Amino acid sequence: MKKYLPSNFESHWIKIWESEKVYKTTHSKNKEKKYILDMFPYPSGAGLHVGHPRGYTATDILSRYYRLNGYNVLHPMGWDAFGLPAENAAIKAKTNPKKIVPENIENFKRQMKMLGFSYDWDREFSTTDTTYFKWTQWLFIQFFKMGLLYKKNTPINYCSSCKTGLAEEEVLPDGSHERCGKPIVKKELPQWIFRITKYADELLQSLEGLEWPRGILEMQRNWIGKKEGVNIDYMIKGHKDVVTCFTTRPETNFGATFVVVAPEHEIVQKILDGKEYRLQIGEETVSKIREYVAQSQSKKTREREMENKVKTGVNTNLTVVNKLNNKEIPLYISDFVLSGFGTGAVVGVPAHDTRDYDFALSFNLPVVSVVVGNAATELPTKNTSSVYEGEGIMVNSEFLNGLSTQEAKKQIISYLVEKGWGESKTSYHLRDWIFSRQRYWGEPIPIIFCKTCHKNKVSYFETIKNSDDSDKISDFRQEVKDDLYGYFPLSEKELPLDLPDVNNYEPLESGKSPLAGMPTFVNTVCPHCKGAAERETDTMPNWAGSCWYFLYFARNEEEGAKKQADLDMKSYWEQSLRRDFDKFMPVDWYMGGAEHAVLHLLYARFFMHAMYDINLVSHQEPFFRLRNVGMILAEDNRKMSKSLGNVINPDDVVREYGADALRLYEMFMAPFSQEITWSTRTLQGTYRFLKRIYNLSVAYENYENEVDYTIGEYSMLSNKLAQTIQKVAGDIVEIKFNTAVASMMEFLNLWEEVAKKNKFALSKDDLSSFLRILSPFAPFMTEEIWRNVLKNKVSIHSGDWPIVESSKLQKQEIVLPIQINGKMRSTINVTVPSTQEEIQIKALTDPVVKKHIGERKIIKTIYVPSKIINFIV
RNA sequence: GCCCGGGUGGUGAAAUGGUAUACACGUACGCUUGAGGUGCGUAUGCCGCAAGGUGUGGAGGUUCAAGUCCUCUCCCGGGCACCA
Repeated sequence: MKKYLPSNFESHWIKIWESEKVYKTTHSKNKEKKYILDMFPYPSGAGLHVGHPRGYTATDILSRYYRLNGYNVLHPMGWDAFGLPAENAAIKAKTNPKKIVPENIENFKRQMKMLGFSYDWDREFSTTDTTYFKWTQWLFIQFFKMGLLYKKNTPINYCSSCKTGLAEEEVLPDGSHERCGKPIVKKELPQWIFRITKYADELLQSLEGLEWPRGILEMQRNWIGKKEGVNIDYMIKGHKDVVTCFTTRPETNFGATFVVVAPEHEIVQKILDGKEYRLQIGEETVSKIREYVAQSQSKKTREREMENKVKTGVNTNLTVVNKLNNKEIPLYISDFVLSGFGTGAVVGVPAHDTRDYDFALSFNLPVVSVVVGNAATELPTKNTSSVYEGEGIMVNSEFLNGLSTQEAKKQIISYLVEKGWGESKTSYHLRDWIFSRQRYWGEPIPIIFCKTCHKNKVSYFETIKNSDDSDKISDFRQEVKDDLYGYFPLSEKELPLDLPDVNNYEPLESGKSPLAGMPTFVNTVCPHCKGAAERETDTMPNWAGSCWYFLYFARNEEEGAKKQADLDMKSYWEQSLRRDFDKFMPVDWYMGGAEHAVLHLLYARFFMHAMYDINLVSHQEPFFRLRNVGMILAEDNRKMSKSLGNVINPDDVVREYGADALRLYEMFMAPFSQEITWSTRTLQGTYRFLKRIYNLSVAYENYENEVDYTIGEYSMLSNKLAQTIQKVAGDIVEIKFNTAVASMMEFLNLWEEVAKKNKFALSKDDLSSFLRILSPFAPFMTEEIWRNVLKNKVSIHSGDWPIVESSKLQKQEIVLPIQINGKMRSTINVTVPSTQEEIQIKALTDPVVKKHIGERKIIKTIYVPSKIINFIV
């Protein structure tokens, strides 16, 4: 008898599937589509580790399942290959990333094929391909044209180890860089900035329709951080200046006892520079303020935030007027107020805000309570040593007294607005997206800067004015116009703007990208005045390529190629690409790690929303359904890493146990989204499972139909299969692969038992059905039996999902549990359907039941059909 | 501090309010094998010789019936955090 040796046939089938084009994307008009996508990997030099295939196997199972069910399935794979790791590896190896990346990709691809993933490799591409990134650059230009980008000198998060600026999202809570773990400093550099905040509300709203894990949705909501409140104006006494404070609790305003501004607040400079101010407060105070501002600027952001409770600050000796009660309250400067949130100024209500309270304690400021707890028993207390931040009833607040906080809020807002002292305002935690990186290995930003045109205030937007532009876009342009005099995008014909070969990839000490050191790259001609001009030398962040790759997978190059040659980029997009996108977008199933909860998922959503607004795509949301794959830890319960030497390589596992066993194991171990610890032992269990099936199946080479499959245990086995088929189908689309595998194991256990009496206990048809439901999980072994034992000509993966006869799903006899007073006492075998009377009579003849009831009387009987019977005595 | 997850055998874990521990691993004993890091069989939550009792982090509650629903509480993991 043949033995189960996966190495005997796995590599053979990889070649056959490839030559037969079994996994080619179809788009028949009479079929529905499913777009099933993995978060494409960064092709590192280390190759795949055993954690990668967990997510890839899941999407592979889904893809195969939907193919068998007759869908047009798009299941592509590509490479997110720009970014620091490749660049750093190249620097180390003294070579160009352009050389390293293709080698890494080859290795990744080999491993993925080895694992039997059914990607349509015709659609593969890398973000570093010029054919792809010319479009990324083209999109940048479209966004530039719509006024969604601006360039500005900004204090940014800068990693001095990686020598590049970073986005807010790339900074970890401890103030380190999420990639390299080194500390981040603030540095002022000219940066391209994406106005993602313009989409904050939209990005928040449209989370509603997405089938994403709740936690991820919550994290996106928190990151966008929408807060509704009121901006209230405070006039500085004796001066014309106004300090505007943002508050979400305007109803507590009668309890305001001070106002604090951030050291970066514009009023601070005014006070320091203004003669009248200096005269009023005296030079001593001026130097105190100056000292405090300098001090807090030298602190790293994180230091400022970590200090927490101990509040520092400085009194300006100025007062502002609370117009509500005409009280004068002091104006302070403190770095506990963040310049980036709200207005950078806060009104202090120490009785109802812990931070304000702490500040009041430090500076001996009065505390005025204006809210008391909701319960009528809680009367206003003089004891203000504790802060009350909850809802309640208003006191000490003139016309608000006696109202609930909610009602008071409504009234005070309309009062403030009516008087012109304040306005409703929404604030967001989301910051604009810093899009410049001072590194080599990224898409060059396709912009030219002309000093002459800058001086002459030539705006590119004036040259492209069009009456068709929407109000939204006109507004966008107007808002960035002043920051962009002299900046022009490249023309389509100049795309792609490729990366030149350079000798040194190290970023320059000036904080500029290595490209800045290449005059041949930098110097160019101004598209407007034809004078000398310079190219932008910063590159895009590594997120750029992943912001729209999912669209590009949907293109059909064979059909589009001819058109592409004849059309300009815009027309090609409109007439060819967009139609292809519409066939498959949005993504139906998106799989990847939860670590991308905000970064990639937010950026990609933003790109789509923006593209939708300039009519480049038909959907706003790229990923309809998202599922997270749990991490695989090494056997020592730590993250797998090269430096710890605990990495399990899939090549080794496949050599010993085969790809099918690895796939099955990773699906079986635990619920899909859960973190698991690698266990070779458990993998041996799934290997045994496959081996047992193989051993039972090979006998069918000499199959003879000598069994009546409609009777006894043979029909029971067939019914069990029908139930298993249904269970597996349901589990796959619910991403419950572990129980899907378990149910197939259950079936095998029964099959083996019956097969002891007859090796053909399972009909040939049923065997083929079982192989077909197993085939998404174990594509190699099922194909081997399908073709070499059952002698089928066409691949099992091109077939159909088995149809279940509903008659086989209905059980005829079940084991019914009997409870007495709610406690399980016995079981009886009953045929279904049966009436309650029949069951009751049978149940009461059961000796165990008789014994437990004894002399007692039955008061009540609860019977749940086919579930349980419960006697209350 | 706030917001999400999650606590079930020796282990990974199952369970539309209806037999708690399916499936797998491990362990023990037995058989098979020249040999086993093979294959097969039996047992395996805990206490108990048994009858039986008890058991899903803890305490209450709803229900004929609770791992599942409600209230309070403890612990672990993740995210956010001087966000006004």
